[in-house]
Amino acid sequence: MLDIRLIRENPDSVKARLATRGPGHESAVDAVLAIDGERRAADTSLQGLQAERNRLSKEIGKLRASKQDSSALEAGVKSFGSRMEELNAAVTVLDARQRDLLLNIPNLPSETTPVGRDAADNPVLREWGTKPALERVEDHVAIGERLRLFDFERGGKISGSAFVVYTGAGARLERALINFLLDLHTTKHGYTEILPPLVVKPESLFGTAQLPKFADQQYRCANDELYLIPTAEVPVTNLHREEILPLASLPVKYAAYTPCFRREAGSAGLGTRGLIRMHQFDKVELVKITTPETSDAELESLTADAERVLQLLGLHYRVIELCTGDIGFGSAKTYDIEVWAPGQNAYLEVSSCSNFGDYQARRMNLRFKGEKNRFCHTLNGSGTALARLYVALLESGLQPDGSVALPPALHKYFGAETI
RNA sequence: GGUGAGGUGGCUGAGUGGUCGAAAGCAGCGCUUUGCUAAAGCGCCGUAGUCCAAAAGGCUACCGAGGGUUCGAAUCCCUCCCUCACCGCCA
Repeated sequence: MLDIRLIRENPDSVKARLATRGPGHESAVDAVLAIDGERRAADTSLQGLQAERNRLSKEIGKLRASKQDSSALEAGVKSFGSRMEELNAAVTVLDARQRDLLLNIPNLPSETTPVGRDAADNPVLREWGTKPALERVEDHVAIGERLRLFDFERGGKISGSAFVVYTGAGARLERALINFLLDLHTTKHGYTEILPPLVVKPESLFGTAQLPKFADQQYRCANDELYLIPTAEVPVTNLHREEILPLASLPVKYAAYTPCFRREAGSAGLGTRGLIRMHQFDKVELVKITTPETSDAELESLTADAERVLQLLGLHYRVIELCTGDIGFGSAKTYDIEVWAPGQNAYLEVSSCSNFGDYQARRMNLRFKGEKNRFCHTLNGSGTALARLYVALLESGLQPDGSVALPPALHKYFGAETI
């Protein structure tokens, strides 16, 4: 959520920065400003009446204490009760409307985010490794079916399309990856492991900005008004919602493995084969809560922590920076890490590392105590998504005989060197 | 799910429908004094919104949340949420 004061005081620069995301935000800013003026005018008159009421009520108290007649005053106070009720109702409505408008305005892109229209304008920042020279190239679905690592047909039978069942060695590989990732981030990168609930209250989704704008992407348990998490970012960042953290406790660094649930509404048939886009997938998420002064540097190290995963697995990847037209709703700055998948002949996004600035912190009222209370900055990044990592591993490790060689870092976790 | 108890400022903990935004203690900050690994005295010490060009200052709201009664609610009433205890059910 943007700071209403910032909008009030610098409407033109706010509009200009939002415009780099694409058209349509200018009118939202104007609407907020209009409501804000109306709201404050109503609130000011209400407060004036309240002050008057309080003053008179105290006088009534005094009169009564000295056994004097106070009926005239009482009638006076009572007479502006209806006016107060009216104003109070107006303020409540305007307040809610203003909040609703603000919740639907995206974050300002960072000054350092490259300006661009869409994904085609995202600059490649760096590459690591090279595309492997393979004798045999095969799609991971073919590999997995041959080696009986997963079963899409039965996944569809029990849960529907875009659900998969991992079986035997395939299930073990998934488990090996989870353990490898959590061990790496907790023992080498200083993150505290979190195992959060997989369903959350709507407030949590408002906090990290999945709601209200992206309600149709969430799985919702209507009976209890709970939502399946689309990413561990939601429960983990909200861990400290409504809290004031001591300065000395920052930066907070959490790593969490969870399944993630996404309806992918609108992407009919999901447009991809295999494991690349699923309704349920595993992910290890990295979350940081920092001061405003350190968040830029923390984004760099967060990205480096995610890149380390691919380096240890010997997978070729590249890092791109999302331009203003492509960054997510709440993000100020985002790096995507894309791993090379030979069978797809394409790079697959396995991590998206973002600095949200104080945008989420304002929504969830997450502050820290320095000289005075200030909003924290929040960051998160995948470290990494498992399913696409899995794709890259199968396709990159494919041997001429059809088996898959695993990178050494996974041997002890998987319990074998090949599948 | 049932019954009971309870939710007050960073913490502990008082609180009578009316000078209560809230006693007291602890913690914290500042000053003074004595001095030595501290003590004592005094003062300050919640959050948010809003008014004023701004500062100073004023005002408003907040005692789990939302309603209600009243001229006036931390205090009375209703609903909900949460915590704790016991019971029931259960992986």
